[in-house]
Amino acid sequence: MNKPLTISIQDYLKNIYELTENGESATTNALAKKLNISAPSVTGMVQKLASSKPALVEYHKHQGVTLTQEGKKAALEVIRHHRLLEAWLVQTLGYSWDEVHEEAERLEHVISEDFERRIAAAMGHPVRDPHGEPIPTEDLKMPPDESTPLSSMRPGESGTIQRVDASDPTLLRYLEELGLVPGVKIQVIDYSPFDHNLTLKVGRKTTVLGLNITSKLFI
Amino acid sequence: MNKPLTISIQDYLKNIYELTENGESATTNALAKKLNISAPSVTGMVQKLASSKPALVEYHKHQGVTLTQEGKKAALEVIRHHRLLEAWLVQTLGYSWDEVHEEAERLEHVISEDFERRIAAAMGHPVRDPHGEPIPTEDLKMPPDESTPLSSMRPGESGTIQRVDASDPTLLRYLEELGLVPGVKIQVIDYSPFDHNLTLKVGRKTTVLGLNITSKLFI
DNA sequence: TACAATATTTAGGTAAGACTAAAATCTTGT
DNA sequence: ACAAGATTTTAGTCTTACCTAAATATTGTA
Repeated sequence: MNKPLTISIQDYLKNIYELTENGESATTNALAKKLNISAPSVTGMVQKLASSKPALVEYHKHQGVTLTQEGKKAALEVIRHHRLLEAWLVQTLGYSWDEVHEEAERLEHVISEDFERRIAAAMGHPVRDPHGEPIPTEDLKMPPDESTPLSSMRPGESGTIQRVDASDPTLLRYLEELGLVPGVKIQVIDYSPFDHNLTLKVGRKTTVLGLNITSKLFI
Repeated sequence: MNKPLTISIQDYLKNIYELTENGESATTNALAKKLNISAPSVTGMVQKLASSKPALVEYHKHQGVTLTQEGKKAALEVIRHHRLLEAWLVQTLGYSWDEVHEEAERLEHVISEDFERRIAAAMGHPVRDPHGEPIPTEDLKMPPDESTPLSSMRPGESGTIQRVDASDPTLLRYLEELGLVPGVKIQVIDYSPFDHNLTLKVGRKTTVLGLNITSKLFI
C-alpha cells in the first residue's frame, strides 16, 4: 500500500506536472520559482522523490526532473481535486472565478476520494473548471486539449476562448471586465510585430492586449 | 496581527476546550489519550502554548491546562468550522451523520473565513450540527446548552433527544437504526440500578440501553 | 576554447512536532 | 506518615521540510 503523500510533496508533483506538460523536463530553478522555495530546498526534495520507492520522479543531476507513472498519477489526482473544487465553489457557493484558486489550493490536499466523487456527481461530472481548464477524469487521464495561445494568432483569424491560464485575482477580474472569459468569440483585427500587441474584437468592443495577456488566453 | 495557528495547535486547543467545558482543567494524560499522542509530547506542546504570546493556555505543572481568552476564541473558531462543515456535508452532499466527522476533521483547519461565512449563509445560519451539537456563533460564543444526559433520567421521565455526543460511525449507525436521533421523543420506562441499564420507549419500540450509550445521549 | 555568468548541488543549520527512556513528583491506601 | 503506584516532566532523538553560504557544473560568448 502506498503511504499518503504529504501536502508538500503533492505540491511539488502538481507543479512538476504543470512545468512538464509539454514534454520538457522541469529545472530546479523553475520549480523553485514556481513553488516560492529556495533552489537548494528543491534539489533536496527532488532527490528524495527520485529515491523513494516507488519513485515519483526521474531525476538526473543538473538536468531537471520528469514525473514517473506513479508521480503523474498523484499529480493528476491533486489537479483533479483542485479543478473540481474550483468548479464547485463557483457553482454552489457563488464564488467568482478570481476567488476560487486560493481556497482550492488548500482544500485540494485534504478532501477524501469520497468527497471528490460526491462533488463531481453533484455537478454532473464537469469536464472544465471555471477557467476552462480540463478536469482530469476519474481514472486520472488528462483530457486532450487542442487549444492554441491567442498570442500565436494573426489578423483575420478568429475563434472562441477555451481557457484562461491564470490564477492572479487582479488579472482575472480585469479579463472578466473585458469579457474575455471561456466561451466568448473573439476576432483578431491587428498585430504589431514589435511589442506583440494584438487588437481584438470581443463582442462589439475592440481591445488591444499585450503578450502578457495573449499568452495566457487559449483559443 | 496574530500568526495563523498550525493544524496541530488548533487540534490541541479544540481538545482542551472539549475537556474543560465543565470548568475543570485538562490533564496531560487526558489530552494525550484524546489526541492519540504521547504524554511527553503533550507536556512539550502545552508548555509552548503557555509561553507563546499571546498565551493560549494557562498551565501549572502537574495540574493541567485551561484555555486563556485567546485560546478559547481559537478553539471555538475551529469547533464552529467543524460543526458548520458537518451540517453542510449532510445538507448539500448527502453525507449521513456517521460519515461527516472524519471529513470535517480535516477540512476544519483549512477553510477560510469567507468559506465559513458562505456555507453558514447558504444553510440559513444553522444553530445545531447533525448530531444536535450547538454551533458557536459568528462572534464565537458557544450557545448555552441546557440538556441533561439520558443516563441521569429515571422511570416516568421523558423528553426529546437534543444531541448525541459521539463520532464513532458504528455507534452512530446503530443509534440511527434504533431511531435515537435528535428531535425524537423518548420515555424512560425502567431502570436497573446495578448495570445502569435504562429501558426506553422510542416511538412505538422499546429498547434497553447501557451506560455506554445513555451517557452520550442528551435530553 | 576559455572564461564569466548562470544554474545547480553540497554542506551545515533551524524549527515544528512527534517519540522513548528515565527521572521527578504527585496521590493514595494503610 | 510514608511507601507504592500513577502521573507528569525532563532529557535526548528523529523526521520533515525549509534555509543560507559555499562549492561545482553548465553554457553562452568573446
